[in-house]
Amino acid sequence: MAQENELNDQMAVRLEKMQRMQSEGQDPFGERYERTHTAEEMKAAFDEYTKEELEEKQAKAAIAGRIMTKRGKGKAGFAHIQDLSGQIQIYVRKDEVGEEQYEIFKSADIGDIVGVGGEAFKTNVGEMSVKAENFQMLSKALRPLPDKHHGLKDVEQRYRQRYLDLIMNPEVRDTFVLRSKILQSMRRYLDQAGYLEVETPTMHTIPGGASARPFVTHHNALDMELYMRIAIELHLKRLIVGGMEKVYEIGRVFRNEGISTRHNPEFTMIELYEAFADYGDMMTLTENVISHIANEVLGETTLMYEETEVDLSSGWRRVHMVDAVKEASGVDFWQEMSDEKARELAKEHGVKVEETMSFGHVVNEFFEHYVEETLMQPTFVYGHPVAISPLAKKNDDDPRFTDRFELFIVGREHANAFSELNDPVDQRQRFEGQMAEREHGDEEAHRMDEDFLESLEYGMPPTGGLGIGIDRLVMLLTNAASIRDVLLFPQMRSREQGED
RNA sequence: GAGCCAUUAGCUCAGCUGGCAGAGCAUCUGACUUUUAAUCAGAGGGUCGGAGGUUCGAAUCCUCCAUGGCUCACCA
Repeated sequence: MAQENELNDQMAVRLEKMQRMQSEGQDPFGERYERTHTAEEMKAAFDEYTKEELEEKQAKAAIAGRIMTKRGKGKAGFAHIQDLSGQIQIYVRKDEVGEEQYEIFKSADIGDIVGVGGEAFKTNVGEMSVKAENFQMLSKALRPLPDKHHGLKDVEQRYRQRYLDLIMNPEVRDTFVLRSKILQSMRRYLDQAGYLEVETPTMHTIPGGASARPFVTHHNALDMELYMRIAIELHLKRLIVGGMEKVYEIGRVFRNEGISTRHNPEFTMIELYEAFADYGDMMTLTENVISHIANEVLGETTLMYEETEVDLSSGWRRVHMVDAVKEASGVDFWQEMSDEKARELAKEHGVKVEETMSFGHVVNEFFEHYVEETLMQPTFVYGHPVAISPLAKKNDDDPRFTDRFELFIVGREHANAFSELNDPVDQRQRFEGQMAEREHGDEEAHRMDEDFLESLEYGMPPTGGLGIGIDRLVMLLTNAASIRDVLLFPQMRSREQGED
């Protein structure tokens, strides 16, 4: 698109202006500029003074940013300059900046990046502004910006050209600044609690740690297939075997699945493992870390997500999956029953099941059908069936279930954690069970990972593990309806196809 | 993968039962030294997403395609 030679009138004019500057020995793509204030800092520093007090102070300021509006007057003009912090008005007078610089100002376009030094002052209506003593072009924009009032609305263009979205839509900037702060806050919390941040491979020889289809790639020199990781889990547990005790990784995982308002092919997770802990400790940690982040970045633990007021202050509800299902559907899966009986119950209740599903799968289907979407306030659902939890430790009292929980907020899964299965014999059996499911056509069943099993055979301490979907957490905290609104560059179909 | 909706100037959008493609912002020319959706006078700017079809005539109707959005399916 940018390559095509379709210069519209506005681009032609801007290109001409650029060339004119060059022919006059001015650089339209200037150099480093030392600013003294951001827009926000100027307001913070001087807004408290009256127009008259400011005149007396003769305070100097140098700001830099993008021209967002411009109001010309024959020998003087105003413009708003935008930097990350916001906008500040400048006032440029020919008699202050001189002929040459005034010409630059006059021919400057909306979208150009400029540096302005001068005196802080207030206009007659009291707007904080900079009266220019010098005006420099720092970067000529060759393309026009979207409409200054209506901004950029076209959703496709907002995602494909996120930079325009960031320039034009302040709430988009706010969202991504907040995302960064959420990650900072999370790291700070964990670092202070003594966890080590680590990095493990994103390219795996065996994609493990989750039920999902992987992306496949190929390493030329080794001539082997590699898979983009679908989870971080198995490498981090190897580190627990290695004695690293408290580790976490915040990183991208990749799943070769459909795209929706809640799914992007690559997304960010934190996974965390703590030796000598269990899933109960992980519940406490989850509650603490999320309410801490909310407090730190939002300043409070209650928030609005769409129509729902969500209370993240501690004391989150904890409910066993079987109890939650019983409460919502009347079906009691505490009773011993065969897989057939479970599937029959499902059919009676209109819950979709396949013939290969076991008791545990059916319980999970019931949960998803009856309960999941109703859990608006933070709720720990624990005790997942073994069949759907091949990496979690079995519960001592009822080995049909595991010491696992998922956290649900606004009807969505936000975290998943368990007491890690550290019995290598049991783990091998679980993998074998998964292999059987693979053979029955479940492409997403876990694969046997001998290398991981070997590590367990050296002994892994009892360990609590936790995974939190960062994107969904950011969605919650920024009230974003779509995961695309919290990803700077969501996955899009390639534009460069069509005719060939 | 299925259904529904959208695609018109750089941006935001009108365009009715088929009859000369429009507005605001932006751009260009001119005026204007405290404006702020600056104002005033004038001007230019279009492959109506693409390809077919129906028709005397298509932005408008039909078919196919592309891209996007939403919902569903998939994703434990």
